[in-house]
Amino acid sequence: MPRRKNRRVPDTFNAPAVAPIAVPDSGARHPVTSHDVARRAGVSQSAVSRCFKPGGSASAKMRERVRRIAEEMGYTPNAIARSLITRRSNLIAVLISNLTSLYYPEVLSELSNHASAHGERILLFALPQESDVDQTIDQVMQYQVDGVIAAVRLSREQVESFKRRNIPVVFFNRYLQDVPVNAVCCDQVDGARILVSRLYAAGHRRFGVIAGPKDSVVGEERVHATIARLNEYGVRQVQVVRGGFDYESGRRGLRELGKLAQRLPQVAVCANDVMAIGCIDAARYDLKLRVPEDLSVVGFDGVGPSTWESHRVTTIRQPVGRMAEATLTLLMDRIANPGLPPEKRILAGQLIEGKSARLG
Amino acid sequence: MPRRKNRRVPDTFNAPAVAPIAVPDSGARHPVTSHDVARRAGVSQSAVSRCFKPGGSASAKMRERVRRIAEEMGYTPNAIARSLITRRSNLIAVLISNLTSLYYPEVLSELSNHASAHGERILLFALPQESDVDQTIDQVMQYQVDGVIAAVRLSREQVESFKRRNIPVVFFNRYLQDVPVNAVCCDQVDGARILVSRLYAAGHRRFGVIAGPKDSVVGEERVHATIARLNEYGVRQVQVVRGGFDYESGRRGLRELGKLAQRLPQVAVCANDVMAIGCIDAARYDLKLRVPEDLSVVGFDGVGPSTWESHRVTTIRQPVGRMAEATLTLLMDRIANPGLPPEKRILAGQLIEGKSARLG
DNA sequence: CGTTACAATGCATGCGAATGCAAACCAATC
DNA sequence: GATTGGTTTGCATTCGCATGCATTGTAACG
Repeated sequence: MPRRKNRRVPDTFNAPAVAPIAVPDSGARHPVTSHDVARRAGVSQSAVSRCFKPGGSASAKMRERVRRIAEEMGYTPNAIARSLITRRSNLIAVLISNLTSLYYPEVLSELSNHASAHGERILLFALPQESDVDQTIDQVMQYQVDGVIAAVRLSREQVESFKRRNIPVVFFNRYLQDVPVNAVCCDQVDGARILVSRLYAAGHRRFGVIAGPKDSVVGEERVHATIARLNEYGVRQVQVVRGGFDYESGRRGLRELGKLAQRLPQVAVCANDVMAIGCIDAARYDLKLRVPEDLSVVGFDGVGPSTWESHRVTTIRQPVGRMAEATLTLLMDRIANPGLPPEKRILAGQLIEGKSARLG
Repeated sequence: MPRRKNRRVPDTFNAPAVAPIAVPDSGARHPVTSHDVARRAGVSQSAVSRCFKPGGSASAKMRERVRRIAEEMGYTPNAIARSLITRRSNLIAVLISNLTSLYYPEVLSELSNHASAHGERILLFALPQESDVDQTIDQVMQYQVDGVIAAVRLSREQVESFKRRNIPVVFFNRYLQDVPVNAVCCDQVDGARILVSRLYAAGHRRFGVIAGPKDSVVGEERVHATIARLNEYGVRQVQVVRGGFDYESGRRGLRELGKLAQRLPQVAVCANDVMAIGCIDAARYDLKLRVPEDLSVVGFDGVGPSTWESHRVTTIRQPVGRMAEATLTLLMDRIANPGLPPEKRILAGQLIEGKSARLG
């Protein structure tokens, strides 16, 4: 008869020991193992294991019988035990930061879809700040994940520590300067160029920029590319203010741009859509300006609310779905074949004309 | 000398075998185990184990030495192996559906924060549709999660199967009719009553409702409570149209309300904020009405964009943070003590007056 | 110094499934 | 019926760590 380990409650809990409650629970306490099934079916444990492995060496008859019995007994293979011996957890760590933004949830959703298509589960690490990453990384290691998708900043050392442990990492929409890493990004430079070109063609000459935090590689790329393109057109004076990628930053940003020069710019290029929305609202409700007649506002990302009738933001939409797909392909390839060299995939964004800017 | 299993690439992969690439990798291939550390430190494996267990029986001197050596060797305890023997994975499954909505990402974010505060990791199951839950549940079982947080519909049978395996489940903002389950919800009934009372007090008499999908328990509660309260006031004629909780549904909803009766209602009660926003936009841009002068619009949830200046939705904000906290407390209690009876916690929402409705 | 009590350590085992190897089985062929 | 080749099956071991138990070390006390 199988021994039954009686679940113990930590002694620190309910110290004034309550009289043991009779749990009105359906019998079947201990989890059913492959041994249990084997015994019941009169076969060996290994046979049971093989019956659950696709392509495992087992006759059709046995396969069917064992599976039926397993079903009856409520047996489910233990993925933890399997991982231990196969050295594959089928777990992918996703490191992500601002779930309260509008962009990342979409990313996460797509990543999740594609991950399960590849037979991988997602171990989520949602960082409140992009700060305490180190502790998190330790957790990631402990769980023997097959790979890591990083949608947050990682330091060189952190990337290095994954490499040492042979855990492939793919960055999402960011990368590391001077270190070859796997990454899938949307082409910010190209997107910025398109926006600026169309804005310039519409006759705009005075540009302001509402940038994101300095430590955002993507945000900085957008800003730099915008300014670079403007310089090509001979526009040298570009006012830049900074914010934190959120609505309030966008709103405050425009007011600050107003204070910076005598006249407001004709265009506000915002480092993302949410800031663009904040900026539009500042224009309308704080400064009583019409958008796009008095001020053109553009953003980046193409998040859901940017299409709302109230704002219809002119923006560069990221192909988040295809980016997620590429991310997983890249990662799964590296998991299957650790020797593959680092690779970046840059996907083009798509201009959404919206109605928050006059384009030429 | 430790044998070294050479990583094998599944034969099904890159069939036209590429010549083995010389991996320019830093040495240290196989993962470092507690045995390795033990040998290096000249102690037993169990000693190493105890040095990493808080409160484990080990002298301060050894603890320090072992930890230092472990650090040097790049040792990280294997959570998978640990889980196998302790029968605690420190994994919590979170079942969630619409990550592209505005509400659930916030929920997920809060759940994640509180989970890590309890030393648990989140295994994320983001369902594209609320459909293929059964396969997902199987995965949840396989990973031996300590508990489940369900922010999706589960059938009676599904709940039952968790119970059979002694995996505690806590529902988030939903529950199961007629079956006692653990759940944390926001008080929809009370919220609806407050909204209606204030709207009625402002003199509104003609009410329309833009409901969510029929299969959403929360959505239906909001609608029923709204109508019930109106009935108490003697308002019997309430037009109801349905949508899918998204922006377009809200927008379409108002237009449909317009067609349903000769006159538009004075109030549109929407089953969530995003629909309220769509409804406001329909009023302004499709029907050229002023909000709230010509039409009062209210929603539920208090998601981020509902506070944007452009909409300032009058709504009942859910205390998502405290709900997440309660969810984890409830769950952790059940994990520690499986005998605890099912429990519901209903937290009150908070009226955000906004400016999308005239209140009395 | 001997005895006791407790802390620190090692040994051996087990968690549940996967897998190399050998044994058993089966069918086809000579 | 014996031989061969292939398929099924079982046995034994392994993955990395935790833990009960026995043993050793250390300190305190009489």
